[in-house]
Amino acid sequence: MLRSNTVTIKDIAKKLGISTSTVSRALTGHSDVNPKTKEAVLELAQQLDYQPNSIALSLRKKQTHIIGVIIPETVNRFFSKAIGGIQDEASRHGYNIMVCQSNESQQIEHNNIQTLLNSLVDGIIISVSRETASERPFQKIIDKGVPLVFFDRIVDSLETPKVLSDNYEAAYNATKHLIEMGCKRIARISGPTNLHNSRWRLKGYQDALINHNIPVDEDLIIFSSYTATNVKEYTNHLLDLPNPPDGIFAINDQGALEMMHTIKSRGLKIPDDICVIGFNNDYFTAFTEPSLSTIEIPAFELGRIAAELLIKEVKLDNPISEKRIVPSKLILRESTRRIP
Amino acid sequence: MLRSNTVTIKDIAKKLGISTSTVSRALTGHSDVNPKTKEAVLELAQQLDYQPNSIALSLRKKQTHIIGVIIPETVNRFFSKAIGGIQDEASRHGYNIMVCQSNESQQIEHNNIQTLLNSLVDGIIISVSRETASERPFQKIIDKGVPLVFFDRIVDSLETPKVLSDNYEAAYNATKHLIEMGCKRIARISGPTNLHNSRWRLKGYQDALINHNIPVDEDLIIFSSYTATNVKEYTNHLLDLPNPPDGIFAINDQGALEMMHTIKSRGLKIPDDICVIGFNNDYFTAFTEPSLSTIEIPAFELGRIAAELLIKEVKLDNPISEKRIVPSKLILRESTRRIP
DNA sequence: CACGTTACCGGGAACGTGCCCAATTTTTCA
DNA sequence: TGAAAAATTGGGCACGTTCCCGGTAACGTG
Repeated sequence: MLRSNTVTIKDIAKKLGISTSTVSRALTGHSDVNPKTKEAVLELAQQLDYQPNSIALSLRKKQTHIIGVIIPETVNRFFSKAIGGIQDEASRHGYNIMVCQSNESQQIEHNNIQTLLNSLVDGIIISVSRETASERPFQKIIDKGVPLVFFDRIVDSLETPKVLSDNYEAAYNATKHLIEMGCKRIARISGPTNLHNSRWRLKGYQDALINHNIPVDEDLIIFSSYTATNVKEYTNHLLDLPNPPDGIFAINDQGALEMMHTIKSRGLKIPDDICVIGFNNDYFTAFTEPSLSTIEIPAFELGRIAAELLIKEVKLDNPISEKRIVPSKLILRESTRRIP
Repeated sequence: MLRSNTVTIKDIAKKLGISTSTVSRALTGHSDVNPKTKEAVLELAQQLDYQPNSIALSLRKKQTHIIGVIIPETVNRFFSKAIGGIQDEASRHGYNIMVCQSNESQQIEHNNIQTLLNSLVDGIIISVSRETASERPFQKIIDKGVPLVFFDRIVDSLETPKVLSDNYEAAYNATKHLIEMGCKRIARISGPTNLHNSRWRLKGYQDALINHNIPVDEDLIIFSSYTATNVKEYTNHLLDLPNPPDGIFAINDQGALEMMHTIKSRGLKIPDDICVIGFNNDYFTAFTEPSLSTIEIPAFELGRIAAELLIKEVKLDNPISEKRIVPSKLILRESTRRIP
């Protein structure tokens, strides 16, 4: 690193024939300085394009103004939108973000935590991997006194701020909508149940059925992952059941898209023979045939709020424990539009 | 920041009754230490869970092991994939990444650069905003001796490493494919021409036409943005021409999807009446009706190579100027499949 | 004139680490 | 056995900044 002309307060002090203390005071304005010398310092600083050395500042002040972010994957549209929200809010408060991805691995996630702690980030925002079972690594963060905020994929047992969408309500309403459209046998493609999200969505689905006097049929519940490659397989499995579903609540829009493809290829009509609803409101859902009903999760907003809470905790320098639930939105389109 | 039990080399030195110099030496192994004391240090370090303070280290060594990344938007799938590649390669070499988004604004991009320089990142990887016209901010980075690598959206006039996909060839081949499918009037939706990419793609399209003795008709070239909301509008405009196109080379898959939707709603058949080809190979392209031919850009790989080149330059501590072109891939599906 | 008050400023330690230089101890070798 | 060589260690400065503390000059004020 050559970094030639990096000008420090020493240079300014020398040129002006004053001490570094005075320069520091003039620049920070934390204490009284002769207005004339102050002006001289500021002018020279501007002239030399002085930029405070953030490393030295971090060492002195013991804060880096960096927020660590750990997410499963950047390619996942939900998370990339969330990063956008985090970044937006962070930069608004003068914070930078350091992004790590766990690739859905608990081991890598653990490494990421260590890395971020070593980088002395001021706080960590995380959405856990789908493998994550132990809460020990997170406890370590808390023990070190580093603020921690979970979003979307949370560890519920820990006392930290959490930002969530209304998974239960979203799933309940989606299922209820299918019921209102006349569906009697509604299949659910569920995510892995070690994820808080998946459990509550499943519960929302089940409760909606129960409250409408429809029996919960375990045969209609498929456990999958968010990036499954066997969509066609389990779709065919469902359709081959002696008593096949007439409504499907998919794991996400990608899954729904591929399911629709398989359904149509078997000559079934959507929504007449079978209704389909997705999850995420991906861009393409408005243009599929038929267009796909789905649930919009405000990922950007989730990220934004996570950053907001984290920065609040950092500045407060005191642990807070606040759970924020961000409402989702049912987007109704042709794939569930029929006259019951 | 309470950071209670942060143990430093001083603590180790005190407990062992030796100097910090010796502890430092024992830990880094840069110089000879009595094997016995070395072992004692290492053991105590492990026992106390000593973690070197990276801030102090950065101040001392003048390198942060942080790579700054500036992209237009994280929500753009192309860029989020690229971030994945950058992060992957960086972490493999012990580097962290600091992500900023310009939101396609030149002003914000400039601020991002200033922020990253102030954070004393070891290098910067950037894909410029669509507004970017001036190369001054980038020159500033170079002048400071900070390694800089462009990817995908580059500034060609600057002497830095650059990572690109084969935009010209990709566009040429896509257009050629449409010609081979019998298209005589091929429309092109082009991106803003201040972007290097857009210019070369446009040129690839034009050259393919010329080389096949098809006149370039300016009426068939639409200038748009990558996130346009007026897709329906310009699609209708094209179809309403006295001599409408029989083939379309869309700006990207999202644009192609919406164009297909509009085309079909007018009762035209794809690919019989009009062929459509997209750009990006987004997930949904395999499941549209008809499935969409497109071009796959290895975004992850682009990011990975950008990080590789940057780290190479950082370690070399000497500017390099290497242009890497990553081949794209033509994905042929139903939207262009017809018997000429 | 002596003293207190105010305004301003400089010295120097500190943050945690690495590394140069010199000092000390141990080993080697004639 | 003594000196030279090698091995090991400590002291202290530096990185760039902030901030506490003490100092000094100017300025009243009685």
